[in-house]
Amino acid sequence: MIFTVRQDQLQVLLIDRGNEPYLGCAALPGGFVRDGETLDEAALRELREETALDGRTLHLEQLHAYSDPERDPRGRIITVAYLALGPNLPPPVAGTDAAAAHWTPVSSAIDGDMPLAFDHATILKDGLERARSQLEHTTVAAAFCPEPFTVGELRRIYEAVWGFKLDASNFRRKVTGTEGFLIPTGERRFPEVGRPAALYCRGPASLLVPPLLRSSEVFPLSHERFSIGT
Amino acid sequence: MIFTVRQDQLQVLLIDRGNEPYLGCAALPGGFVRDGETLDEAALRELREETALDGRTLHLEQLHAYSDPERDPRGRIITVAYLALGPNLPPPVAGTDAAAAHWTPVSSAIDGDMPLAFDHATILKDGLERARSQLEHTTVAAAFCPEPFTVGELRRIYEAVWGFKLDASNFRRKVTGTEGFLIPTGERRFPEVGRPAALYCRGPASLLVPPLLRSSEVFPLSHERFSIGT
DNA sequence: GCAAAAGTGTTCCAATTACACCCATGC
DNA sequence: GCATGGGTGTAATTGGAACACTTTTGC
Repeated sequence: MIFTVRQDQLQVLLIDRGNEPYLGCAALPGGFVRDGETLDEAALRELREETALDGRTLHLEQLHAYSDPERDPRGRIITVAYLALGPNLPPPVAGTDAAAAHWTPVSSAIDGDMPLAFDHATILKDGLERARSQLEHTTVAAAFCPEPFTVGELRRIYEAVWGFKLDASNFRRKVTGTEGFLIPTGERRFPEVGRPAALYCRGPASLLVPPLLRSSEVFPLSHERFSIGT
Repeated sequence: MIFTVRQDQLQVLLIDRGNEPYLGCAALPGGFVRDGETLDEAALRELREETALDGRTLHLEQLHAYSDPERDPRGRIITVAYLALGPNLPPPVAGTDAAAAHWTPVSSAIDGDMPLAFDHATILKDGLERARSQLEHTTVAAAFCPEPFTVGELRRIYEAVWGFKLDASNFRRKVTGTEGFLIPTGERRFPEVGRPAALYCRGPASLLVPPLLRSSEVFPLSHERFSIGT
């Protein structure tokens, strides 16, 4: 499950299935583990097949194993889902056994106008909740930003993933005050409009203590339709 | 991986392996998934084989999948580890293919005086960290307590799992002030010494908001030897 | 009375929140 | 000048940490 943020929206890479079952349906990209390969290595290999990205520039973590005997009509398939977070990418090339791959807003993929194959809707919801939770306790949000990036860009990542706006000044204090989160480059970026912003790179810290918690009071964005439930 | 708290110590159920490889070594109990069975169902079945407990009285959750091709010398075995938390139990009966099962303090199992089979030391460390983290954000600690229980008993669960003492008064305010954590029974328990304590049952709440965070300042207990690292 | 554990009250401090306000730039 | 987003200052509030203190029991 590969997440990115494009046009201030959280998006997920989906493929149009070229084989039965669920021919023509959208599905999360995936594949089979090979002999002599760990699950981490298999996930990384599949990731490279779908995107041009190598594993160093993005975040990859194991999510959950899905094991309902009926989840695949072809037979008994147990899937160990992985979650990858990466910066905005060019439109991807088609994978090995996929007719086409494309970025889709997570909101529309969950809303269910076009149902996902297998139990991938469940996996997607779990991945979304994991990503939202990770933003509270870790610094992975920076994995969504192509370096170098500004504090405002990082804040818009949080707003896209969480689905509500944050107070810009408090957010700035929090992330700049967290040791090892951001490393100033000394450079500045001159936007089309407004004051230029300082540029940063990802720092060595991976944990956010104290955490940056989602407030109970939410300010939904216009394009957000789904709720924050479990 | 079945955890319990006995004698104010976090303990884990280990079996002495009766077969090669690692014959005679201690190992986490486990088994193979059957056709037509989910991983959750398999974990519950294995749990019932090792203990007399049914799944309703304890907490069971998926932990992580372990997939190193070399982790089992017999061949390619991928293990999906589960974490179970339950109240103090009588000494367990031996499982199906285990010579003997016994409760062992997690501290001694990790210290490595007796090394665990396969990569079970890694799995145990991951499970310990998950349990410690769950106590911060959820109400699962109550799963360790036979009902009904007192606030002091619940606090000693936290102290055993986290490995340091908590302030009794602040702890009491926190747990009694969390809606749905504890349900007063109206009864009291008269200990051998000291003032009698009110008795509670587990409430419907499963999340602890705001969380009950482990302090950065720790007060190690005497029998604790291992650190809090990742 | 004394020890021990339960339970209450209070003060101090760290962190978040809400919001006012200033800054630097392009047009 | 003015709109726009970057960035600083500050008061109010929340919640945790520390610890003094009272209560209720068995001996």
